[in-house]
Amino acid sequence: MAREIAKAYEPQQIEPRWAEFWVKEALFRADASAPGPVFSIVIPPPNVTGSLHIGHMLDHTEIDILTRWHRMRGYNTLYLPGMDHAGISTQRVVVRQLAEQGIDYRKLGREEFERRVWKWKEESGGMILGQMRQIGESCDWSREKFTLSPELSRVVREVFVRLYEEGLIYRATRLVNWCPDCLTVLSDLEVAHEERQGHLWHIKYPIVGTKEFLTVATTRPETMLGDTAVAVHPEDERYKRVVGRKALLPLMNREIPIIADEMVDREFGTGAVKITPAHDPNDFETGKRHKLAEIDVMTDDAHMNANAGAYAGLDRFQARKKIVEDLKAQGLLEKTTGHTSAIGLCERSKTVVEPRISTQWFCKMKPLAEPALAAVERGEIRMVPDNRREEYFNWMRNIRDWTLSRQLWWGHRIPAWYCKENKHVTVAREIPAKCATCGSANLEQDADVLDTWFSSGLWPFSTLGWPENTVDYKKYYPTSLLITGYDILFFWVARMIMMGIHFTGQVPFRAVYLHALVRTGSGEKMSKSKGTGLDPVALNQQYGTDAMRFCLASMAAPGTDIILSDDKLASARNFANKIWNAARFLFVNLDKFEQSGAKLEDLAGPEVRAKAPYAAGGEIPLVDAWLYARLAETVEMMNDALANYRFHEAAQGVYQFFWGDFCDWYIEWVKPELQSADRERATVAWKNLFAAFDAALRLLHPFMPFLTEELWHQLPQQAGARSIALGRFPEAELRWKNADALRDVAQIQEVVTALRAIRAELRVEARKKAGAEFSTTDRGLGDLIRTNKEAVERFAVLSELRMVLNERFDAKSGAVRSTATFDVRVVYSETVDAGAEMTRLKKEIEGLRKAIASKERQLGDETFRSRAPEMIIKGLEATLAQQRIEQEKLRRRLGDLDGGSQAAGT
RNA sequence: AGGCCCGUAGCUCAGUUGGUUAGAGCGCUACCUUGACACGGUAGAGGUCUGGGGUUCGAGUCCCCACGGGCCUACCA
Repeated sequence: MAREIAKAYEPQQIEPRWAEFWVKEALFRADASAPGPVFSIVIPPPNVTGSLHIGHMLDHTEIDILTRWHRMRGYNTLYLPGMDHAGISTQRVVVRQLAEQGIDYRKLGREEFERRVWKWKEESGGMILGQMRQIGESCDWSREKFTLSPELSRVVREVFVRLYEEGLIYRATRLVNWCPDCLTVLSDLEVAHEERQGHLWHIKYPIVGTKEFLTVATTRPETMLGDTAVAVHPEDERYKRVVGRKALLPLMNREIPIIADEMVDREFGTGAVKITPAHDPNDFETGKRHKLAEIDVMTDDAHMNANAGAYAGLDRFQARKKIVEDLKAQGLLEKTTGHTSAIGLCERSKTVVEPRISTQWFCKMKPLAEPALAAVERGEIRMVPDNRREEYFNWMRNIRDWTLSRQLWWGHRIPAWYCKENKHVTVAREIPAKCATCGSANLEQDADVLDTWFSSGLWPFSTLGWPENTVDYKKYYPTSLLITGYDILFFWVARMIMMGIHFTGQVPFRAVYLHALVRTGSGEKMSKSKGTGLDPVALNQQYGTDAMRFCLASMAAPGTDIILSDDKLASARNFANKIWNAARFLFVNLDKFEQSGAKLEDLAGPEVRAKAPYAAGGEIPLVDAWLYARLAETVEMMNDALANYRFHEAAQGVYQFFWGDFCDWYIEWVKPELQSADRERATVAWKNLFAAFDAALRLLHPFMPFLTEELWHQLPQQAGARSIALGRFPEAELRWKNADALRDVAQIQEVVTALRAIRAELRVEARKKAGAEFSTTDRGLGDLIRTNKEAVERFAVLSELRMVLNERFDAKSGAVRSTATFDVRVVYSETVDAGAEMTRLKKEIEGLRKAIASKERQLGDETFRSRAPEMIIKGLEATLAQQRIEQEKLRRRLGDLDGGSQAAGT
């Protein structure tokens, strides 16, 4: 039966089938009762509003590689998927949608609005989970979680109440970050700072009872309407005499005190500062110290309010413009200078955040931070790359209280009830029937919801069933690892650690791997709004998901950002195609071999593969011994690399093994054997080839799940075996290790390469078989080349390789290459280009001269000899001896050529 | 303002505890459409590791300074 195999790999034909298969068969469902060491990992929950972007692609590729690798090594493996409810983003999306239909969400009322959001969630939310299935992530979909589900909402309430009872959650009136677009308060982390070019307006405030002015400098003139003081430094000689007087606030005609406070920087601006306690964090503190009034001059959507006098109703920026004009008209604007400052923007809406006085719920962080700091310090959580530890420590040490409440409808409603009779607050797990103090049933629940990140912080244990001591919790918590981008170290990682330790008494994960960001070709952070983002779904379609995964993995060196390009993706796609074609080679040739009665089952059955490599004539052929030795090396290297999150090394290692060793040398070497008339030799070659190929597929599987699954199914497998993903990652078998074979084949490769180089130099046509000679003083090498003469002849396209032991080649015909241990010559009618050859020789001799000189200098140095380790000295000496021989040979050769050309010239 | 990271071949990046002629992919040059693969094969050119100083027998690797680039934290109006 002849097999039909496409000439090039077409991932589009293959991927959807396996993606569906993995989900339908529930292949990655974890079994908490199964044996084996545990590997558990929870997804960093993506937004319900989100779709797969390139950052997820990297994150999920790394997670899935490690998950598949552990699973294949016999771990009881759980990869738990899910999403967070993304309070602000989701509400924004649905509000906008309703607005498009002409519906004001506020008019719908809270309950109806929530119903609409759930409907939206069911219909169009969670696109990313579908995409994760498409790209074949090996999640346990039966354990999928959502932060706003009833199950996880209970956990959130439990945690809130406990923290409240412990005195860690409190309600207070503070100056907070307010987003006038999202109409909610934000935590410090949700404010992004951006340097912007602005102005510094110098405004003259008349001093009451004098004809003088006190000039203040401000970047936000609109806030002056809420000024309740002007401050100067107590030791500022310029202003000492005005302290205690009053200034007349322009435009408002309000008398405000001139006070002295040490917070004033005498060097900045005029040294006099307007104080607006209701609109500036610094001024808020100053206001408290001096018991100043707090006048809020804005509405929640950043328009000026009734306190703003004539400016009421204007947008804050229009008001700024108008105020500056009016001041100018009244001659109170002294001057305007350019000023750059970092302004706070809302992460979601990009609106300028307005500091505002507001009553909110807060969480005390210091008591939570201390154990979280200590756990990382003590190494209970390994952080990779470890230079991120400093950032973590720094943030933890300077941590500030967390603003928990949000003025939204979509989220976990704060479990606090206010008594309408006596204002008493009841915080409870369940809806309280009456006020605890006065017994009134007239209660009203707090209207606000909790920050989404509050529930995300509980994710590693809330998803496993805490506070119940469930089977999953017992088995899979603490999780093994968290993989996420370093940009959300504080959002997630830090909070998960704090909450995890506080509530479970254990760290939530034993290690954190913080990966890089994917950047554009020009090195910028990708951004959807700038249109600089790459769409991984489209790229997966174009190049194949396996290629994308391999590409990302091969660039994912810890701590380094990734700049993705078409070139790199194409290179990974080429690799996938190479693997496909190696398989194609196997099966096309197998068709021929099967015609002589061989059966695939006998050559490649699972029990046949298990015993490879096989011997022919009592001995394992050199090239097979070599390949399995390389396989063992590669397995060890990959295991070590993956254990240390060195994805790029593992990827490059398997690339080198498959392409360089397996395709370029091994397949080429055994080609004739596969169709050999010698039945035993052919059978052994096939068995060794298939077993090696199968092992290579398993090595590749964590990186390229689709392609390897497809090809694995074309090999005979054990009855009931459903997927390569449930097979074993190869072990570095002791019997595969073979230092002699590694050395021998390396030597043969060196001889072959030397011969090929000569052919290229002489411009021998590719298929023209040339004669060649080989000479060595090394007996072992001579034997080795003689034994493998046929292979060398084939690799170097020779009619014959003559062994001319201990003979020195002259320059008469052909070209020569020499190493310290051997010389080769290709005999060819065309003569060498003596000029070019001499240039090459001179260059090489010069290189050697430098190398030799530096070694001689070092070895001649007594201090070096007495201090350097023995191994280094021995190594240098050995190399030096080799290089001297080599240099001598090259010099002689140069002399021959030189003499020859002179002779020809005369 | 404080902290962190980076500067190695034309490009993008590796380079484990300082130790023998600094590696890879892409690109480039030459040759090759050979029965797995041109998404391929073979051979090759190309860096002295941003600059300066220091420690050391020995520095791409450790220390200091400068220059260049990036990031994070921070209430300078």
